[in-house]
Amino acid sequence: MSEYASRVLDVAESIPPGRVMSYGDIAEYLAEGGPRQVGRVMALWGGGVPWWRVVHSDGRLLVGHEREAVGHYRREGTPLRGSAARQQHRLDMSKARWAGEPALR
DNA sequence: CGTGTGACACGTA
DNA sequence: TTACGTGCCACAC
Repeated sequence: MSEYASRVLDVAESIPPGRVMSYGDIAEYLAEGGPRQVGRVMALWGGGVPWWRVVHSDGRLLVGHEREAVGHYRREGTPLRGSAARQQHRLDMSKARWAGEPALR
């Protein structure tokens, strides 16, 4: 568990319900590392944080965890996008994107 | 050392 | 919309 990993997880925990951040957003927020490094941290230690609030920059969800994630989004009121008929597992990033906790910035 | 891989991002087609 | 190509960078071999 590296220092960097701890910071990534701290940011993930700071994301409020109903909002999300992309891997790249977190990297930019920390001004350290990159999207892939954030993805690696989440893959290894993301189990202890609200991992469903960390998504791809275009609103796609974690492959293999769509069902579980959507369940959380419905409960938190996270803005979803796409037709219900098609069962689109996609977030509306323009509304759901969170810039990060200003106080920690 | 080189090479391949990945919970990524972005531009282009 | 999806599909590549490219840049990226830590890590495993």
